[in-house]
Amino acid sequence: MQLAAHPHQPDYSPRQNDVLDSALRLLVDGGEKALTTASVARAANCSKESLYKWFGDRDGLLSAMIGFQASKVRTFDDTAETLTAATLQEHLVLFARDLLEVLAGDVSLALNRLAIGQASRDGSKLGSMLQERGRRQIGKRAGVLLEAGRDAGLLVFGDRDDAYDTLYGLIVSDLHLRMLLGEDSGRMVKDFGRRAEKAVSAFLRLYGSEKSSAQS
Amino acid sequence: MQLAAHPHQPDYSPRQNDVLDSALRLLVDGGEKALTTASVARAANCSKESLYKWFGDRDGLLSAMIGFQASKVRTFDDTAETLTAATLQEHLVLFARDLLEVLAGDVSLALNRLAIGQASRDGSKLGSMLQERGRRQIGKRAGVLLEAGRDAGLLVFGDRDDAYDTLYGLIVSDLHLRMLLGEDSGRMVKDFGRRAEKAVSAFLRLYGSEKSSAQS
DNA sequence: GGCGAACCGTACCGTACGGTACTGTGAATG
DNA sequence: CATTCACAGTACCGTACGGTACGGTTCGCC
Repeated sequence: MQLAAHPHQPDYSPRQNDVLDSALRLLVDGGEKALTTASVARAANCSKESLYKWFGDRDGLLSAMIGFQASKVRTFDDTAETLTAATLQEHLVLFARDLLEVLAGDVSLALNRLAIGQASRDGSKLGSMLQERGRRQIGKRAGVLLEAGRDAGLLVFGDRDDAYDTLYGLIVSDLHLRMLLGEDSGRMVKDFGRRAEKAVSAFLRLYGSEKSSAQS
Repeated sequence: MQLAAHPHQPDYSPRQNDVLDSALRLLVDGGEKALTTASVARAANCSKESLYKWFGDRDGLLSAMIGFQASKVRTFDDTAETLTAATLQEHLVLFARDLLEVLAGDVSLALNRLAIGQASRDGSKLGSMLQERGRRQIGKRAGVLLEAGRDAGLLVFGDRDDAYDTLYGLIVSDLHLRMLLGEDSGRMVKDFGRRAEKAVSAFLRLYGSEKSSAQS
């Protein structure tokens, strides 16, 4: 397996990044239907010809949008300190809140809708791209946290991916899908804190060692 | 609350049901793009004029497709017997497997993709419809099961919806979304059994009373 | 100043779709 | 037999989109 700090990202110019920003804005508040080449060109004050020169065709533009957005989401590593039962729980709750807020973000929802809409006809190219650049990244952060918890004797699990899968399910359940289907996300954002705490509490009951049973 | 055996379903004629079947077939193996009025008319051997007479417009056809498909999925109630720890677990595993298989179904995936694709522009009309007729129905089955378990002293929970939310998350996690994004569902279907058992086991560890700790 | 590259704005082309109108036909009804 | 109804088949219309071509403008470079 290759390290691939920069797998082969095109790394667009500032001007092109502006265009991609405009396109994302357009997608967010208009859906895919509003994302026509003409409207992108108009919104970004560029010509359609330039769009086709830079991104090849419409699908290239969509791929570029996903790659661009993913490059903006930096998954900071918040490890590197000795974990106690309290700090582990704290970090997990923080992770859960961040995850929920990322999933509820306008751009994330719009891009997921876009990729799902295209899943039937592009061989899930956009879908796997979103999966790779989105969930894998944030999942790595969780994985590091989980293994640190295990190393500190606070968590007990065999397979790390299984544990993360459980954690993810407890945090998100079908909330992501409901938001993708159009349920008003603004109304549920204020419950994210409580939801995160409940999910982490349940997760610790499942995977916490007896050593970490000093929870509220 | 009203009984509402027939809330206000249009209840289409057999001929129209055939048309809806053809439309669903078309949607499943071609995506939304393939679902043009002309192709539906051709596949169903009917005229476009009849389509518009019966369903109003394209959106009406889509709504009818969702309603039609939902009417075919009957959520049988498998309660009505004295629950023991073993039978409760058995019923929960059965429920989990059924849930996973429903979510992985071709038609379910296609309709969810369709509704998600339209969520941005129709005010989530299709989305709430799918939610209401799909998840609410199967959730009711789970709710009955959960309350029966509580009545038998095998489960302990305060809010039934919270418990169901947890159960759902443990069973599904992000698997539904991954399938919607195009990940090959056929490959993971054979793991549904193991997945269902693990999810139910975790759920019972969280919500099972000490009386029900006779698990494998 | 001359020149070429990059690019905007716009006009243009082919196609495909949603929706409507029209004609023909077979079956039921009187 | 005449009338009516429901429908298939098809032609048609307006529009909108993806993609291309072209004239005009700015900017850097020799």
